[in-house]
Amino acid sequence: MNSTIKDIAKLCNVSHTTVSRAINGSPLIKEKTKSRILEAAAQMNYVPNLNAKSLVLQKSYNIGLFFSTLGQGTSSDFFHQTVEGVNRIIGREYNLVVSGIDDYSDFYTINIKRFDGILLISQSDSDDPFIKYILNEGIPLVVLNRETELYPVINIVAAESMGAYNAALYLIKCGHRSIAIIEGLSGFKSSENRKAGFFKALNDNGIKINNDFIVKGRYNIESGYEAMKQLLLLKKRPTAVFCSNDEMAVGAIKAIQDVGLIVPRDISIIGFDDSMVCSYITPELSSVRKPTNEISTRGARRLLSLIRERTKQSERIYIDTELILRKSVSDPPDY
Amino acid sequence: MNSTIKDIAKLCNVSHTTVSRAINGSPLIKEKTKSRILEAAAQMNYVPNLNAKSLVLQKSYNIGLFFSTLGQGTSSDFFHQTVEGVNRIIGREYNLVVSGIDDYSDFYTINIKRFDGILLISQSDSDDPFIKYILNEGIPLVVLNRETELYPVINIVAAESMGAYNAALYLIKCGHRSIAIIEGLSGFKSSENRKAGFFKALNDNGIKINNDFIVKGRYNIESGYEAMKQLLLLKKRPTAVFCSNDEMAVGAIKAIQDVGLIVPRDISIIGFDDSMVCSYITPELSSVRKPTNEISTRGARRLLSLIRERTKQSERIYIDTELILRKSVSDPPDY
DNA sequence: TATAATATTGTTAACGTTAACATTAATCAA
DNA sequence: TTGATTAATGTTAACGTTAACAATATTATA
Repeated sequence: MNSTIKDIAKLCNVSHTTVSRAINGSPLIKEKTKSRILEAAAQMNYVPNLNAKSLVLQKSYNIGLFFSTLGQGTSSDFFHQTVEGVNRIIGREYNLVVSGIDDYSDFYTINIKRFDGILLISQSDSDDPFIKYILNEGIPLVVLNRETELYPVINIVAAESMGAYNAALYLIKCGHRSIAIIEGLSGFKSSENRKAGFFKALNDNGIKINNDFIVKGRYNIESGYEAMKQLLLLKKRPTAVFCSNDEMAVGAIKAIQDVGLIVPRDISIIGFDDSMVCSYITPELSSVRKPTNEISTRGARRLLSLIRERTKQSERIYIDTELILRKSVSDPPDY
Repeated sequence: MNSTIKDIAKLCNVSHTTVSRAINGSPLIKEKTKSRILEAAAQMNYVPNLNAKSLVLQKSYNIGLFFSTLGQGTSSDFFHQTVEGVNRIIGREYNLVVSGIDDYSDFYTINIKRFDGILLISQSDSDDPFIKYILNEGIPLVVLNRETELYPVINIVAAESMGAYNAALYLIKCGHRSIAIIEGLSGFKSSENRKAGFFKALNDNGIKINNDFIVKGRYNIESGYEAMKQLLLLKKRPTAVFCSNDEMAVGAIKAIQDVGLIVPRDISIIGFDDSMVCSYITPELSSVRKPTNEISTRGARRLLSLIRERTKQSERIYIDTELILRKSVSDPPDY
């Protein structure tokens, strides 16, 4: 039903190869024939059959956007921003195929014939087997969001440690000296990085860290709530709490309000990610903006260039975070 | 580099057609040869070349998940839930290609060879040209989220009007008689439907609607804030406000708190969508749960069956909403 | 003008699969 | 046994494109 280059060839009295040349802008064709053919093609509403091109060119016109998981664990804001950003960059030349690694029990259907390139939004070390597989298949790969030492991968991540450092520094500058941390999910690189930055800031300023002030969380609201409850039970409470992500900050705020205290009057809270909720909740939550958008767009651009050039080298790019001040931090009560 | 059916054929001393039959479970093959071939295939890590299959079978193994837009206007929660739900249903047989209609200046690259089926999450009437195009191309199509009269489309939507009805009814049952509405973006079907349900409930209960109590919003926080400000200026204020979505409800709550009043003590608020924020903000927001997950999974299932069966008929399915009660509604102050 | 060089076009095969049809092997009925 | 069925396998073409190579026009050079 749809026209092919052979139909056009017949109509124009040329060979189908000549038509192919005209359509692909080959220099091996007379300008006049070319325009004649192009005109006919337009007339016939010719659209190239990508499946045929795929077969002969070994190209799928698909770019895979893989997340560790599409379900629990991936925040909606993050997911949305990432897909939107990547989609914006890759445009119409490629299909954007979205998928979760945890959907796969084995990877054997993933190969260079099915994906021209893959963008992995990695949340945890358990993605490493996937990364190794992709590398082994020779599929151009860019890993975002989590540092990986595997070779050779292009790796774009947020300067999370620095972000946490700045958040802690800010609390210190506000006069806080009793500062607690609610950690992220253990095993996650982001948890480690954020914790490290936080500690460095305290160290650099000669602030001793009370062991009671280090509480583990799991990156979700409930764990933030529980962790804060624990902190509230202490004889000597912190005057400020660094929460390793916004969700836990939300839980922490609820816990504080539940015992009749007020944020930030009694306790200051600072979060991480600068997710949508920050401006929604009361008080509006100060947070470290994670440059999700920059990471995804730069990642997409880098993947595109990688597909074009196919170099084999590792590369790591850090993108700065930014401290967004709202209303959840104030001078400490006894300052 | 990768093995093909011809390689396997050579190894097994059979024709490549026989190999194809073995792999596709054809009955036209001796059980013994079949297992012999399958074994060899496994040994050689054979993976069928989808591009070749696509070409001969006229099948792309792609399912398109189109949104009106991936950018401003599509809420993150909604987007995430939808992609997750659809992905869960379609599994690994198809690639899930995510895209925004507004990415396309023309549709001519969209054809049956590139998409085996399309799921459209429609937000507005301006998607109709797209729907018509897809229908005309003969691509199996399921339209979710918005009612469309175009023929023949499978159409799965939330019973939004009913949801709004129940929300309003609940306010009435709580004793409210001065009830206002902040409308959604004009031109959107959802705005109309929610408004209609709201009005019906008031009518059915003999409650007159003050004209001042009908305020237009634009489905975002700011518009909710402004609309509420307007209501607060009235001499006789409403005791409850139905907000056509949660975001506007959030804005409304802020506006109320800004003038020193308390939700729900002074004014009750109810939202629509039951988005994530509902449990995050203070007070926790009562809302009408929109069955996003059911819609997306049913839609995906229906599309799968449509691809298999290819019937040509319109069909509309309504999925019930559910009133989720939290803490933003109470008896009216003067009740 | 003849000839070499170059520009343009055509022929054929290939990508990896399925499917229509042809052939051969195995089984059955008389 | 033998011819007729049926079961199993093989041959060939096709899907729509690009690419290597061959062939033919055209132009430049002597």
